[in-house]
Amino acid sequence: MTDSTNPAPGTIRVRFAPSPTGYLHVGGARTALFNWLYARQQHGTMILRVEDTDAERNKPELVQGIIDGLQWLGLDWDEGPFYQSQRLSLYVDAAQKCLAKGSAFLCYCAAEKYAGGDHAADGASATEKVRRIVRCSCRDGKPSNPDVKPAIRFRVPAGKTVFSDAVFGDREFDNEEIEDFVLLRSGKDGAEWGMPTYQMSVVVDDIDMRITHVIRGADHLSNTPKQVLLYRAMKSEPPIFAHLPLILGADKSRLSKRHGATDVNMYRTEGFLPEAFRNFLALLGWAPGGDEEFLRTKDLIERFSLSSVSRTNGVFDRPKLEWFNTQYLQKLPIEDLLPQVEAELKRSGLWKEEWSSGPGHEWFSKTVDLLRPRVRFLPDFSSWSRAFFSDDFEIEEAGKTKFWKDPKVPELMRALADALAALTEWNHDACDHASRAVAESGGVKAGLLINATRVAIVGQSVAPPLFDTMVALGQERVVRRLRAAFP
RNA sequence: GGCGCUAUGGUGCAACGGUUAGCACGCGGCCCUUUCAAGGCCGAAAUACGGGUUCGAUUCCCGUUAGCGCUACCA
Repeated sequence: MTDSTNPAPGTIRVRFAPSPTGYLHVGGARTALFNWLYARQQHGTMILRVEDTDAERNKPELVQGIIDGLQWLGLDWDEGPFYQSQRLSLYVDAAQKCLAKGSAFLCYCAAEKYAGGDHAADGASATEKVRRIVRCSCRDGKPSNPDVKPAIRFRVPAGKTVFSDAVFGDREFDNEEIEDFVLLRSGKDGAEWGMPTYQMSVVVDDIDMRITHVIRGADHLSNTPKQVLLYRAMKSEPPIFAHLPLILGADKSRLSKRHGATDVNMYRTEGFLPEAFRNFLALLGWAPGGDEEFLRTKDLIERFSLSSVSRTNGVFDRPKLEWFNTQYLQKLPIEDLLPQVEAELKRSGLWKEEWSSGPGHEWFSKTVDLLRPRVRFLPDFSSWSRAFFSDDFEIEEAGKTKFWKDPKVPELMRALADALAALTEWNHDACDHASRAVAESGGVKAGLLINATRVAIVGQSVAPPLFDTMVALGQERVVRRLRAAFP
């Protein structure tokens, strides 16, 4: 149960193999991430392979969404994407070779025979469940039936199958429990053969692509002995397997839409930083030694290890994800944050080209820096911080009710506008002194004036510290907004 | 139903035969304070249950229970 085999640097080859039957969900993203971390740490090769052998459920257009999600998370690959649907002859050849060697046989059973069984009875009561068929009656030669095109089934041998998993340790399965699974589906519409099954294509490809480490979800743990048997039949050494615990919803049932978003791209839309999402995902099912939680990509790559991956299914904890996001919003190097804020402002139509270089860019950078400790999601820059980037904003009623109720406020605001307009220097201390002087001569506490002013110049009761806000907005805008609010 | 995997606070992880069972998120309180965050400090909160093994079990073994997975000509 070590990261076993520490082969020579550069020889590690891993793959992420999604099937385009849906979007990139958080479980798949975590699998991709762990493969990527391992590949990058070992200076190995990461391969992207699209497993599109399910003609019924595949939607080719979904591939782009999966790729978008991976790119958003910064998970790149070195080879591919390869498509299994374009490699069909490989699987047919391999299946026929198994047939020729006797490790597989032709099955003339109608597909319907198996279509029922336990799988169909999944939602049914226990007593209604049909006994599973483990050994197909065709395995010892069933007279060929010209009316039925055969499928190719694997001839599961007697004995036990063992393998070692980098996460779960040594595993042993009794072959009596493994059914004679299909390798190649029967042909339809005149075709001689149908599509290969998952078990077949995955093993053929992992051999062909010289995959050294199969890192995937633990839902495949029970399938692994079948694949090990196939490797043996094809005279190949199985790779090292590393099964990852599954991600569950808050009620510990399988994560699904009713638990909230499961599509990675929805987190991007919501305005999570990819760095935060990645860090959160990395710590679901794995923890580095020590007590550090907040890790940069570099640390993640350095400290990752398959042997320290947990064997326990984990709950997707959204509050923790949000905490990571606020942490990254505050701690990310400003130059990494700026482009993301720029993209957000462009999306909302608030972006001004003058902010892309020179003094404008300097202002933009300082302003984002001022705003970032209070922002929770990227779109907050366009909504919550709107008054910093646009003059077109509303003054919220709650702010007026809360901070403008003192009858002295209008008079104070007018005096403040005059005092600020008269300033010849515009910086934090100048604004501070001028404001406090106005409060003092008006006979009120500075807090009253400060809170009232905040509402007047940014339209809401919550914003960064007032004098920093004034500096960010500039003298002209502050005075204008004050006079507009209290003519 | 069969087979398999797993089991530390509400959540994610530590402790890998001997600790006052640790850290983080969340939750509560206090401090700071110019609103709200952030930050600092304090607090409540866990070894699923029952048997073994052992001088000693969170840790090793068995059973129970629970959750999850597989049991398809899905992947």
